[in-house]
Amino acid sequence: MTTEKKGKIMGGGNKFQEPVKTSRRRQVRKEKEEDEVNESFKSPNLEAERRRREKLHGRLMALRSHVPIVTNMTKASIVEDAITYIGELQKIVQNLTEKLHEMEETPLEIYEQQTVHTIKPEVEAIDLKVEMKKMGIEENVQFCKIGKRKFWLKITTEKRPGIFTKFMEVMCLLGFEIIDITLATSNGAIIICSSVQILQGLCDGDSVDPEQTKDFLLEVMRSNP
Amino acid sequence: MTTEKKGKIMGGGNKFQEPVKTSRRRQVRKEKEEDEVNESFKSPNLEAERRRREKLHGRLMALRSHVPIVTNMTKASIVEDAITYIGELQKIVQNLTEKLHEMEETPLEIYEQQTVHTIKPEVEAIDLKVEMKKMGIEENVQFCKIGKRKFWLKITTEKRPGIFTKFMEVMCLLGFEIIDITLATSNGAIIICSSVQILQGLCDGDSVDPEQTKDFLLEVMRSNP
DNA sequence: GGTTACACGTGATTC
DNA sequence: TGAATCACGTGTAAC
Repeated sequence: MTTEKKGKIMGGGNKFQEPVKTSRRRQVRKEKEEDEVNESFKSPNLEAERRRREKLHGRLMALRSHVPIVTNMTKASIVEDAITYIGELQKIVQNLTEKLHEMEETPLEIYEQQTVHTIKPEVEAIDLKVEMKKMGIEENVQFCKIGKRKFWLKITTEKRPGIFTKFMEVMCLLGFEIIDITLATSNGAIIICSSVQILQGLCDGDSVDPEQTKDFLLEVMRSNP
Repeated sequence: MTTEKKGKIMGGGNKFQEPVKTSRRRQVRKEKEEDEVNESFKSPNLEAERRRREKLHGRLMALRSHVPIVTNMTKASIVEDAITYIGELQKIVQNLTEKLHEMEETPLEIYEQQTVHTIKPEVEAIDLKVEMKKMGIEENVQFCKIGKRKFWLKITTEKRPGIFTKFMEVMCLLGFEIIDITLATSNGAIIICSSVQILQGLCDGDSVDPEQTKDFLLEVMRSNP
């Protein structure tokens, strides 16, 4: 007797009614309290519980729609896939951030040469500024790789007529395309900072030897026109 | 009678027993079938259902642990927060990818100066022009006098091979000496800002008609190389 | 027939 | 009180 009661009244799917929505899972929903047992005991939170279930179901479906790979349709699998996907996204974000960070602010290889040999490059840069102000001009060329095909260079030398034109000719000769450039003259000195890129179709960035290029630049800048 | 039966046998939380684990939510679990009603009908899937519930619960908790911001502890909220977090992560990834891509490889800018001919220059030039106009960049030349022998100029135009070299040639032809210059390229456009000075010995600044010079510059910049 | 997964209705509990 | 959430045990489909 009790079993019958239980089977009739308590939880458990009833007849399926709505058509299959997404997958092969059944869609169970009672029509209305029209089952044979009419002693319907109105639970106070029956409707609320239904809405809660629907809400959670909807959220899970939304979550599923936001995750590209779904191994299974089950609730646990949906959540599990979401977890792994979040992990992948976090990893991707981390990698991209690292890559971007190291690309835009830490040039890996810096080749620098100065006519007067000093020891520490950082100090050199500071000394250079001082030197410039004092009109004691030190020729200086820096050349470093900042991207696959991109390079960054800085040239400090004395200002001579046509030196910028010569610089442009050299860039043209080497097959470099000017991305951006800054030139300033002061007290008989000239400083050129520029990002350049190897022309497409010529070669890739690996075929450029930064040290050799730097030496060549220095030599050309030194030579009188 | 039926109500009593239902209340006793069917679903519903029992006495709470284990201590509160994570939050203020109650932890309900029956000790063993020691309730007054001993007519326990071993449902074949009772234990399985319990494991399933535990599994889903664990997954949800894991999901919650992977999401930094949690507005609420409820299941629906956990899933909802996960969805918004995934959206944010996807947006971040997209932004970072765009930034990285445009930083290390600019596919549109190709030739400059006297290039080796590889692909169709006309098509590329048109593309750049379109790109430039899409960004709302218009061809423009400004030229004004800022000193006795000094002038300031700004040129905005489409990026074409050799345009910077041509600019330098024109400056040389006009007898201008570069004081400082800034060049930047973006989206098929090129912008040049420069302070120039009339070469000493040539003439004074009054002999330069800014309007005429500007028109000449505009014309030269427009002409194909 | 055994296993898995789901929705269901309910009591308990917290706010 | 009342609304909201949860765990529970079960019936029932699908594999």
